[in-house]
Amino acid sequence: MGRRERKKAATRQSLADAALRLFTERGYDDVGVREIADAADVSVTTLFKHFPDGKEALVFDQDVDREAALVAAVRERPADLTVPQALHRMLLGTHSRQVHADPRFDDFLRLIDTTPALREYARRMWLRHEHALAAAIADDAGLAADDPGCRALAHFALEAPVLARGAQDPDAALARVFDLLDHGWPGTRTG
Amino acid sequence: MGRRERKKAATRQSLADAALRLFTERGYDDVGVREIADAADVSVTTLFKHFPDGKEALVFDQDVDREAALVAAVRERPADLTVPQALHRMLLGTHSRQVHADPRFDDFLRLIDTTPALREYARRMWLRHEHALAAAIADDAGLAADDPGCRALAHFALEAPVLARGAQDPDAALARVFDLLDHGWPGTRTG
DNA sequence: CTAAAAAAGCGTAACAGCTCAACTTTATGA
DNA sequence: TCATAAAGTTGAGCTGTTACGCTTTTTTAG
Repeated sequence: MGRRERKKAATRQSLADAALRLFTERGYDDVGVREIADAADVSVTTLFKHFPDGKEALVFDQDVDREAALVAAVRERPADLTVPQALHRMLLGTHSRQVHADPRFDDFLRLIDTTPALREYARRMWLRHEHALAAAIADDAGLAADDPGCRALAHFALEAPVLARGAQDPDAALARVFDLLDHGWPGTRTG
Repeated sequence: MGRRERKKAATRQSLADAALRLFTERGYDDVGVREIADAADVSVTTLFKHFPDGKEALVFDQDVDREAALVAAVRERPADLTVPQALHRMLLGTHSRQVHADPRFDDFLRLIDTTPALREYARRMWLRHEHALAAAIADDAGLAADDPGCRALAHFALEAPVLARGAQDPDAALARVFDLLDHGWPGTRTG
């Protein structure tokens, strides 16, 4: 990696750092894009060249590929698990691991949970994996890649953590959601 | 209804009309808010007093209460239908009815389908009913109003039409989604 | 009937996020 | 070494949105 790309990465990093610092200090909505650019000693135009998706993208610097993990959870699941069960296990796992990963990570999560715009953005980023996950599920079930049932399952599985977060007992809620996907709604016909 | 409210409704209507006309003529992103206000012979400030939720709200003037219909579909469903089946039927029904309702309605739908910002907004409006629907489901099943399973079912049922739209055969897709919610994912344990 | 409260509307000015065009610097690589 | 491409800068400008202070109209009460 040449000096050029190193410098570029450095600027990008300093932008993301400044943004995260200022946001956690004073709140997302009370920090303007101009100020972030100033703090990173960079022009606003440059900021938007590094983060073309806008202000929200500044917070989500590290785009780890959870997509691979999702697909793997379906493809290489143990023989005694259904697809929903495998996804359930995998989502439980990554969640707990992340909590204890980084010192600044708690601030990061709290910031996202607090700010509606960031919640929405995070949700959108997360749901981008729907296509890949649906394809993996379809392949597993021997159906067409754009089969509506597979797309629905993928979508619902990805929304499960979003729904579970915010419940009193998130783990139990997540289990309930995946139980629904696994066995269907247990209601009787007469209410 | 006094003269005051009549005039208010009139300006609101002329704003919505102008917006829909201009949007369908030249596209959502190519029509500014100032221009809409001009076309309705009204100041920009007034426009935002009528539509505080912003530009997108101009398109969704008629906020018919589908919420009541959703709740009723659960509460007063025939004895031989499960909750997902009842919701499925109700969503099929309203969909087909709406298509043939109004002459300008096709433009309206096409505009929404074409414009990402409007799709997002419509989705958000639609998902506002999640709470009420979840409460109805919980009541029906004898569970707590904030039960995660009920919330999940409500959420998934509301997202079903969003998912089905865009498939080759929307009706078939909708049926598939509700079948998933009714009976669970039919996959085997060994992929 | 008239005074006053309430509400609709107006115009200006401003701020936010974001983009564009033209220009300068700096590293790359042929 | 020198042309080129990429990073960065500057500065103006557009769009949605809001605040402020003001006028006009409608309603309501005394």
